[in-house]
Amino acid sequence: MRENMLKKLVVVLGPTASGKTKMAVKLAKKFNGEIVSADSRQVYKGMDIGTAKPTKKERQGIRHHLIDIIKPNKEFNAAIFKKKAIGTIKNIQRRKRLPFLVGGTGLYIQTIVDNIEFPKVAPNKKLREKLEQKSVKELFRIYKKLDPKGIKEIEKDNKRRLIRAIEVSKISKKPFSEQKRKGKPLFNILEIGIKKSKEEIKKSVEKRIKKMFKMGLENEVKGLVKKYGRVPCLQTIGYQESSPEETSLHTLQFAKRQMTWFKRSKKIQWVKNYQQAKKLIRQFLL
RNA sequence: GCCGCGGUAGCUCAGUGGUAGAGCGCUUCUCUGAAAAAGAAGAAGUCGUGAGUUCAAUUCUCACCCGCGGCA
Repeated sequence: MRENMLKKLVVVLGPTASGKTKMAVKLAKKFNGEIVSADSRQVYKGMDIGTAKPTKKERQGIRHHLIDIIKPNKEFNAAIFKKKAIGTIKNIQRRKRLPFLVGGTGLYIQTIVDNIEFPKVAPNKKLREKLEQKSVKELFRIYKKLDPKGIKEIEKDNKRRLIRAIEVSKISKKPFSEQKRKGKPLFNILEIGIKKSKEEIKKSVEKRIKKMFKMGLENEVKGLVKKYGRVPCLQTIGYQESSPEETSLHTLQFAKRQMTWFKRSKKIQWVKNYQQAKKLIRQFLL
């Protein structure tokens, strides 16, 4: 199928606190759209304040998908996201509406935009725990045996990646490096990035964090820890710091990391405001 | 005014008679089932100021300046 025969999808991305929600809702209203969240933390129920989950008021009647879909003690990841997001997007298209994939989780967006085909090996808790005991050097040696070619492209100091690479190679009995694939395009996609200066981001982050603390972020954290314990998804900015200053710093660092990720994609069209985004979508829909 | 302690990277501080390190921050980067995660590389200091001892001083000595604490 040629790309222009594919159904259309608009992606709205940007660093944290860049105004994605606001812009996306406005665009969705304008273009008869619905929003599919691409946010690795807003999927969790109860993580509301710290993830800046859009409130009912902020959603302005626009349907939001993939928010509040699981409990914090449940596992979630990029592969699960991909499956759910594709289903949701197709469903929206079937209903003749325009899907907007909106979020700041670069990998999640990439699963759709680049159609990343993850090796079909689910995380294996037992194996991971076993490998976790070993040093990176040992892990590297083990991986080298399983996938001699793969060692060129893996970070030899990154335990988590080594463990995953070993897991895939071992369970599938095929080298991990040969299983990293991209499929054919799933949709006809317009990628819009919200461009903000460092100063603007800093300002809005600080404002947002202050607001979060005022809204009772600390109680939200306490409640979640009490209910679920120290589950992995609470390894999140806002849920482990002890002061607004620390949270702001970590959020700013996060925003920078997000931009590093986004910079890699040449397809993103950077936009300063709603008007520019609207124009791009108009052309895209012709 | 006196006594003591301190002045080394943006911050907190190690350290050494042969011109310096750490943690955090900062910059850049990686990313295929934890990604708000996990990891890598790099920049950065006339070691408070001036003088003395020494082949050599950030390190020892003296004076001065600044900060902190105590005594007057």
